[in-house]
Amino acid sequence: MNLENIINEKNLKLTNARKEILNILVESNKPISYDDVKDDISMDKATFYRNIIKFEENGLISTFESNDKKRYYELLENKHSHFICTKCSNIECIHEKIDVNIKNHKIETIIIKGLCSSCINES
Amino acid sequence: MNLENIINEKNLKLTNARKEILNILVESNKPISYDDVKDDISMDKATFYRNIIKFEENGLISTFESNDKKRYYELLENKHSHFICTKCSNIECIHEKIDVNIKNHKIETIIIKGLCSSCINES
DNA sequence: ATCCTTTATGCGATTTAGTTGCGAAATAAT
DNA sequence: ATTATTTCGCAACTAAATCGCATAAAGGAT
Repeated sequence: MNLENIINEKNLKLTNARKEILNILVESNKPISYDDVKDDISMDKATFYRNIIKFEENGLISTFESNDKKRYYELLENKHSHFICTKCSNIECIHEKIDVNIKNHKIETIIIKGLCSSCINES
Repeated sequence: MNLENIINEKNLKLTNARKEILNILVESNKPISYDDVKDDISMDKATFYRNIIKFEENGLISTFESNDKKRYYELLENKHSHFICTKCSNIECIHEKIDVNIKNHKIETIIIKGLCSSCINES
């Protein structure tokens, strides 16, 4: 399943901007924010955000807000949870399955906040 | 354990602004944002936010970011998790205990995102 | 290949939650 | 009451994200 197929399936046009963003998302093993990639992309920020919205609408990516006030994006393939450190704002992917028992709710993502191992040791 | 004792224990001065905010937090059975309460409080927003920061520093409240770009605040007594609907942005408190097995991390709060029961039925 | 309709892009202006600087006011200890 | 310290209100500011609009590019039709 390459990027062109993904894009075509969603009836989106394959533009350079979209190739760039998707390549970054594929390469990254972590959620990324606009700030993380702004120096590596050639498009305007409006284009970046508009494409992110398109990707989200089409179920290509998942997004969440961190406590550094930024939104983070990642490909939706192999879903997992995230740990956000409330002190250093670092984000870790949690691949362990977390059981939650809430009826009549569709769970999309789980975010755990707290202190990461580095920040525990410092305090 | 009334508000005055809480405040005094933390070496904070008991001002009208702080009484107002704490009263709202005690009365509310849900996390609140500044936007939720701005019409019910008499203080300036800078005062509200500064006091929220003080409360957080002193461990009186916990805070998290929702997907409506706002921060939400609630008293830290009886800790629990939250469900945020990614469609209607409604927040529910989850009192069920959620087991997560991550070593060397201090878990402060768990946020589950997805579709609430109303939004599932509409789609 | 060229035309044409649709969709995407770049730029600048705008929005909005939250923050900051500073002088004035309130708090509580002396 | 006087004083040192903390807090408050106001206005200006910050920064992530969004919007309007004219131009450009994509990709199907001819």
